[in-house]
Amino acid sequence: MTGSNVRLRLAPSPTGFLHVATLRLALYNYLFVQQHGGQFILRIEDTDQARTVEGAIEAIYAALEWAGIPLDESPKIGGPYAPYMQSERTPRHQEVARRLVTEGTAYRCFCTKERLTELRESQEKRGLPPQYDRKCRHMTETEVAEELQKGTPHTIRIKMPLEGEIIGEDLLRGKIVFPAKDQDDAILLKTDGFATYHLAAMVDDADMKITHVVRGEEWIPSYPKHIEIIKACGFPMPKFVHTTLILNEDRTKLSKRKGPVAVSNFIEAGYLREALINFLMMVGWTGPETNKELYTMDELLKVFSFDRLTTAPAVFKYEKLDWFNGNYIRSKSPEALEADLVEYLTYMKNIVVTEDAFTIPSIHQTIPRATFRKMVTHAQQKMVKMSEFVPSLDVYFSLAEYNTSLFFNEKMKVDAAMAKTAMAFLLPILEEIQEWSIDSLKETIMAKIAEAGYKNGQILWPMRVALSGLPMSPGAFEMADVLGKEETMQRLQTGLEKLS
RNA sequence: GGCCUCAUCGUCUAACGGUUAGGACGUCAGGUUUUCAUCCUGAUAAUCGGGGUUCGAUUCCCCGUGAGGUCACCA
Repeated sequence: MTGSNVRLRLAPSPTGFLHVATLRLALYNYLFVQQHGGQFILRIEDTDQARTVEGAIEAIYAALEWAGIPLDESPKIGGPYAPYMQSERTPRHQEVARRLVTEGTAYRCFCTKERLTELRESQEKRGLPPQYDRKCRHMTETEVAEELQKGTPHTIRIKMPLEGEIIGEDLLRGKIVFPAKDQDDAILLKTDGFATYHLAAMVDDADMKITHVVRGEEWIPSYPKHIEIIKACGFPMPKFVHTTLILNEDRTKLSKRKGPVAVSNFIEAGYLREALINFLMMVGWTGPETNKELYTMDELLKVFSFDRLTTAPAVFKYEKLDWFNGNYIRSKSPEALEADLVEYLTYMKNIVVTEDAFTIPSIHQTIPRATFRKMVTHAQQKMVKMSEFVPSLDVYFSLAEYNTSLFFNEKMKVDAAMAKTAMAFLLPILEEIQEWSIDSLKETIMAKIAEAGYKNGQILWPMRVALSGLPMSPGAFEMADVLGKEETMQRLQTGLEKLS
């Protein structure tokens, strides 16, 4: 599988963030490249200066790094086909565009933006598809020379075939046929001298020896342009894969306006990389084992293939993502989860790590490492997202103001008298406990409950309520363990007083 | 509107002509548990419509319909 010189690229434009759909594309690229011992390249498509955003490139690197997707060549690490910033490759694009004009497969267009806008509007008014009327395609050499002489700004357009069919070959979808009559003479080089995406991407792909172009389905309409550009340039034809779109719940293309789409949004929301990656992979792809849904990156590396990609657009469902996330949270070792939590809180700028403690600024608490670990373990059992961790800590630092009615629970067979009995029952037992650990707490109390002939709930429910003051909380033993003897006794005492 | 793509439970999907149309998420109902969550059990629900081809269509073909994408000197 090595030496096949498979080379794929991810070519985002620097719009400020990495879209999850782009991450999914990156995953496909990366997995395929790894399987074939090839190279994965990042090229930044920044030929539209108007759209370039400060810090956007850093955001792309950061997201890929977070996801654990390494690059072989990029603007940052360079490579044999540098530069990897598309705008820096402009001279080459211009050279190719001029060559095409000389060879007669492209032409100079002197039409003004105003004329084009007018043209489009009148076509739309008449219910016609907006298309350039190819006025300049028919200019004589002398007419062109005249305009050039005058210094009239111009673009360069590709000469698309006037009749016949343009046939594309998609690895996933097979043949795609486009009637030539529907095609427009796309602009290759803008008046500002920069190439459009169409020219730039094709030239760069060829120059960078890209073998497979994996891109979203939204590119299918411009596929025929790309085919003709590649042919005109005399470049080898790479293989194309047009993946499905990811949709909002309303079935429109996943967009920023309708919800979070940036990878960073998901990091902030407290999703684990394993979960996001696994989820993204299961939207539009299934493995060979059809009943398997949980995949590690290593497993994906073994079984991924383009031919199991789906062709129908897929809705992005948060419920499923959450399920993956909760699943991964629970399946981790406490050490691993703690590491993820620290990484997450660091990302959120909400943790200060010292040798023996963690400080969480948002709640003004410094927590010893051992205690922190316990809190992680308790939260692990119920957290869906890491963002729930810090709020879950409140119960350990303050006792909520609560009403004694919380104690009463029919199912637990706890009424006012029983609640009081439970407090009175627990206090002396706790007083005597020497080794304050979750295990000994549990062992001792459970033994005493059995000995006294109570139902577990009759004692433990009131205990849980007194320790948390909440209808829902971590377990009684878990809380007691973290709270320590003194605070535990105190809270039970408070409960007893409330009941009196 | 033109062109292109797509079409199985609410959602993600499996079934490369023959299955009681499978799994997962969600939802609902039970059970375990000191609450919640987890966990276990069960239930729920789908082949867009019409024609073909075939002994037999979710599967192949055609026509509808629907959804989406795209029609910039943006990518």
